[in-house]
This record gives sequence, C-alpha cells and structure tokens, in this order.
Amino acid sequence: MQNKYYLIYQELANQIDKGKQKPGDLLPSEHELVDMYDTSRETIRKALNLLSEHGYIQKVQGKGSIVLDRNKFDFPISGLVSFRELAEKMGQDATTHVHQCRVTKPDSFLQKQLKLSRNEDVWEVIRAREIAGERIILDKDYFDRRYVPFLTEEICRQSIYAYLENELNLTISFARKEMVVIDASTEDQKWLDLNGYKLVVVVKNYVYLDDATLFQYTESHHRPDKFRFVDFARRNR
Amino acid sequence: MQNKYYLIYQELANQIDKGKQKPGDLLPSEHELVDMYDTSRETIRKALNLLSEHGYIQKVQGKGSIVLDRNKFDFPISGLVSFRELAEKMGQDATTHVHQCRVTKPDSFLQKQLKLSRNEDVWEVIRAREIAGERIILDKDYFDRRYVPFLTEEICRQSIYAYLENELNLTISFARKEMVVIDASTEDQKWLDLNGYKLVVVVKNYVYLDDATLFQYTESHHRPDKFRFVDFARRNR
DNA sequence: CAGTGGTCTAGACCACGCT
DNA sequence: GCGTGGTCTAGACCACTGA
Repeated sequence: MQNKYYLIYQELANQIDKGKQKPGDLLPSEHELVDMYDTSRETIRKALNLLSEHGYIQKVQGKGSIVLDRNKFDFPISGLVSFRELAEKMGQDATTHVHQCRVTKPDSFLQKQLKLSRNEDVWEVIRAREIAGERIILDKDYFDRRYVPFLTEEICRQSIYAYLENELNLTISFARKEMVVIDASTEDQKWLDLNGYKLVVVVKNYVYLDDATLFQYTESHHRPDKFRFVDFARRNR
Repeated sequence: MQNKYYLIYQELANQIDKGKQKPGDLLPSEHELVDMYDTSRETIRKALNLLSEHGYIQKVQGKGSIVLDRNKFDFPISGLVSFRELAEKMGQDATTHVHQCRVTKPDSFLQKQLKLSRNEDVWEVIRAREIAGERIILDKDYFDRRYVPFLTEEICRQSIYAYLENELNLTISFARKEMVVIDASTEDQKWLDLNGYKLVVVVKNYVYLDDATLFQYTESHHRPDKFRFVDFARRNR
C-alpha cells in the first residue's frame, strides 16, 4: 500500500506514458482532479508536483498543467544518470572485475574526504566495469568500517548496495557528486582498456546515510568516449 | 514582498549560515516553529522542504530536522554548477570574446535539436570565455528566431539572459543538460587556449520556456582541466 | 509513552491568463 | 469575469523514534 498522492501520481504518469494525454495537452484542472479522485486539493497538488519533478508536466499559473514530450528525453529524467546505470538498465552485459577488497587505513586524502582520523578502518574496494567487452569504468569505493564491518569479494562482484540496504539495513539518503577530468593514473592504465586516451572523467561521490552521516566516498573513472551524463533541472523557485 | 514560507526559509537558512544552529543540532520541531512564526504547520513544512532541497537540513521521521554541515560543500548546492558560473560568482575577471552573432538557417543537426524546419531562422552566437587570462570555454548558442527577433554583439558581450528576461520578458523554466567528452574541433583549437589538450568536455543544454516550448540549444566546450561540475542529489522518495 | 515528522482534509483568499 | 494554479489555515490521524 502506498500514499494516496503517490498512487495518483503513478496513475497520471501511466496515462501520459501510454499516450492518453498527448504532449501540449492540458491535464484536467486541479479542481476537476479533486472530484475525479475524491480527495483534497493539496493531495492532488502533491501528485502534480511529483509529475512536474519527473518531467511529465509543466505547470503554468492561470493556465493549467501542460503535458511535456517526455519521449524527447530518451533517458530516465530525474537526477543524474551515468553511462553504467544506463547500460544496466538497458540490460547490456556488464561484467565486474574485483581488483581489491580489503580493510586498510585511510591516507591523508581519504581522511579528509571521509572526515576520519588516521587510526580508523576503511574498506577499500576497486572494481573495473566491463561493458560490451571493454573495461571502461574503474570504481574505487571507500566505506567507513564502523558502518560496514564485513565485505567479501563475492558481495563486491554483485551489488554492494543491495547488500548494504538489505543485509545491513543502511539507508542512503542523499549524495553529492562532483565531476572533473584528470590524467589517467597507472591504475587506470592497468585496469582499463583506455584505447590510447590519456585522460579520464572522474565522478566523485559522497554518500550520506539518513542520519546525515557520511559513510562512503567513491570515485568512478570513466573512459572519456564512454562518459555521458544527463541532468534535468527545474529553474530555482 | 515574498511568500510567508519563503521568508521563513530565508530566516532559518540565515541562522544556519551564521552558525546559530550548528551541524548535528536539531531545529525546533514543526509544532514549535508554528508557534514561533504564528503560522500553520503546512507553511512551516514548505519552508523546511526548501531547506532540505538546498542542503541545509535532513529530516528524519520521529526525530526532527538535523542541521547539515553545509561548509563541507564549498560550492553552491542546488542543482548543477559549472566552472563559469562559479567564476562569475567568485567575481573573477571573466572576459567574453564574440566570434559570431548572426541570423542563419539551421543545419540538419540543429533542425533536430531545436525541432525546426529548414526554412526557419536561428540566431547563432559563438563566444569564447576568458577567465584569469585564459580562453577556456567556447559557448555556441542557437536561439529560435521566433522568440528572439533581435540581437547585437553588444548584447552578446554582456549577458544574453538578462536581455531575454528583462527586455523580451521570456521566462526560462527548465533545462536539460547532457555532458560528453569529444575531440576538440578546429573551432575549439582556433578560439581556445587548449594547452595541448586534444579533448573538450561538451555540455549540451536544451532550454525551455515556461510554456514548455524549446527555444534555445547551447553547447559549452570546456577545456578538460578547467571543467568541474557539482550536483547534490536527494534520493528518490 | 510522549514527541517527532508524514499524510490528508475542507475550506479560504490571492495572482495570473485569457477573452 | 471566470477559471486556472499558488498560498495559507486549523484542524485530524498515522508512523516512527527514543527514553
């Protein structure tokens, strides 16, 4: 069972996906939706806000809710989407090579990133992602050991996140991403098929739990030609 | 004059910025804030949602609103921020070189990007951005002429956006961004100080008006070492 | 258990667009 | 002027946290 406003959101989103409402059309007005769903206007408005955040509609005061052409966005819309996430969604054959999975002490860079002292333990996991026969992404993950006491190579080969959420009951609540381009390191050269590229696109990821503590720092090194990011940004206010 | 919830948001954000509420602290409960601001709870909740979206707090059910350490984020937080936007905010001396500012017909690529027919007019504006003495960003903007009838080099040297919003009363409502890395073109080599770099990071920008029509397509070509993007993403639901 | 945030209601008035 | 979405109110009940 779900929230009322979430159910209404899903139903309207579904209608738009199926083409019952076409791009450029106006949705029924909020008052009409109140009658249709036998609910209050604030609940309808929450559903419409979800539609808006997910790129289904654009609200215009005094006019109505315009249905957007979501097909133009050949991509999932909300937030950022990386090449790997996309490949996984598309069901492309992705293989993971685990090069490192050990407990270690943080170096000074990591101490700063994870706000740790020199003596605390961190898990270091290094994995290469092979998609369509090429190793194009190198992921370096660091977990605060106080939150992640135990890991195995097997878990690293599968999804660490599934393990954290299902086994350890950790809930990720938000993340900060940063993207830069730097020279490929010797690790990158060793574990990736760089095809002569000398640069890699690095996506740094700071992941927070729902009590707002930082517990993971990740760097994803992408081969430049296989890097792609998409974002969908509503204007402030 | 502003919305009530926006004023409350600003006041609370201000207190956090000034350190009256320290990271890890809990804000007053929603009921207490209702009394303090003599308003309704939904209004308080709208203010708190804004704080949450802007990275000031993290809400935890049954517990309260935790103040986050926003200083860790040495960057503006909401949405994506490019190097140029940052440089401008920091007040660094940015110079704009206008290389092109003319009306032309869209080529097939542009027809596809802007959903135009071959016969419609577009403004083509090409500008190099010089920051701290180096030309590091090449912006190529294309505007649907039906929305932007008139432009001058002078306007291009200043802010086109200020002109669109203040003079033409166009309101930008949302944008889709896409980032890829490609080989530097001859234009890039001619108009940028590439320092030997053979690649550029391209940020493609599709900008929509508040009636959901697409009116601008922009490509920003960044020198790799001067490219930096930041994002702050709340987890879905 | 008391206190917190999450959802929901049934109103009200305002700001805007259209014609 | 009428219909639209935007803001705001004063309640209510539920779900979760922590002592």
